[in-house]
Amino acid sequence: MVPSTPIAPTTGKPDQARPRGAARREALLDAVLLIVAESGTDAVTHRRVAEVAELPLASTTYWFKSKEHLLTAALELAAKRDIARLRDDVASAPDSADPVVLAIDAILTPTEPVRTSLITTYALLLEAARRPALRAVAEDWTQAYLDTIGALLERAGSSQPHDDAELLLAAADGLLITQLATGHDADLQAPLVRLGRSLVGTS
Amino acid sequence: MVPSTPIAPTTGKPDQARPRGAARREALLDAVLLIVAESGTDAVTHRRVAEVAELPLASTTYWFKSKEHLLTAALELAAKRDIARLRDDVASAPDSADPVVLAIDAILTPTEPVRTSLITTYALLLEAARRPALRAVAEDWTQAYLDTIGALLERAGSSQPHDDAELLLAAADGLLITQLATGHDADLQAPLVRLGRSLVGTS
DNA sequence: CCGATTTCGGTACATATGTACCACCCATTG
DNA sequence: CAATGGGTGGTACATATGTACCGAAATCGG
Repeated sequence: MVPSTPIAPTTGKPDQARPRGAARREALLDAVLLIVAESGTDAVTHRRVAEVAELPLASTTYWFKSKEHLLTAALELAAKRDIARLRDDVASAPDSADPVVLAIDAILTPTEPVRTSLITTYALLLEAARRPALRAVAEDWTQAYLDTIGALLERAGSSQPHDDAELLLAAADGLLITQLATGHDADLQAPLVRLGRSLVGTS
Repeated sequence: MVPSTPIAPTTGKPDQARPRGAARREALLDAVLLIVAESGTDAVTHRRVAEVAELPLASTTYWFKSKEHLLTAALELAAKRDIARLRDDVASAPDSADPVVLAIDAILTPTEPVRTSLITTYALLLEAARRPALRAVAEDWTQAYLDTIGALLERAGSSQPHDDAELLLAAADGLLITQLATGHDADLQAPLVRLGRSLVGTS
């Protein structure tokens, strides 16, 4: 479908919307992330990516030498963005904020806008379980979370902030995945805050 | 490869190893689970499944009307087996066992023998996030865990066993996924026991 | 302004894939 | 024993897919 948008004379999109150069690379990766979220990694084909990005098929092979490369680059981009988002969230919070609540909100933020981005995240992490090439990215990603959340918990009075952050983060991941898989949507903030306080207190 | 095992006269496998009838159905599903673990859901093709199961291609379409059906049936089987395994583990433990440790060991058991089965589990759960048809299975699966672990925590003195089980389970899932994704293998039992005691105590 | 290099985009092609088809085997039943 | 029907397995085929190729357009250094 969509036979490469023949000419699209006057009507239709500005056609100048088509990104060029390096921006095109990112547009393709955005398409990959969207597809992974909606239909899984197996639905990522050169043709589908091109179609979603509204770019010609050949652009996918020009910017990425293989499908493998396309997927790893997408994971890297997702990680980069989410880490930046996390740091921003924490940095821009008022100093008066409760560190535990702040930490949990920062973890839970991506839930709201795009449930899809969450699926993408976990799908790509799983991919890392199989492809060693992705391990490093997965590691950086989790490390960034551990550092950020650990610092907050330390501020909250935890005596073993690293271990506490690990558990809190894991619990959040687990709850999110279960929620995705079952389709429910209970409130996650309350139970996580309880856990956070329990951990920090019991130290 | 393995061109349907032409005749395999005397050497080679007994050829009678080939399951027939309904057993064949399960052999195919086993193959699906193995493939998902090793190469992801996208690697599940009729041909590959047949090859791994050492059965003819047509057997896959005879027992399952579509690839979709093949995947959902595999998830159901994995869930059924794991739930039975969980209950057995708990039921066969001595009464003197510490309920918290028992609960955590029961959750962590599948780690040891087949790291692959874990990948399969999470991969299929993610699949459920996209295919509503799988939601019910995912729900039963998590519910079985919640009930079992909840009962143990109640025995351990928890005043809100359901909530505690939810958090403990989530933390275990999160830690396992991170471990899979990064390739590390730290000890998970200790931190989870700490969390379990912290939750039960703080009630 | 010009040549070189990068980027673009249409197309071709070998292979993989889902699935249908159909002939055969074999146990059960009447 | 014949018929019947579920099970088995080889094969065909239309379509999807990864990727190579190559000429045209854009961009940039001089």
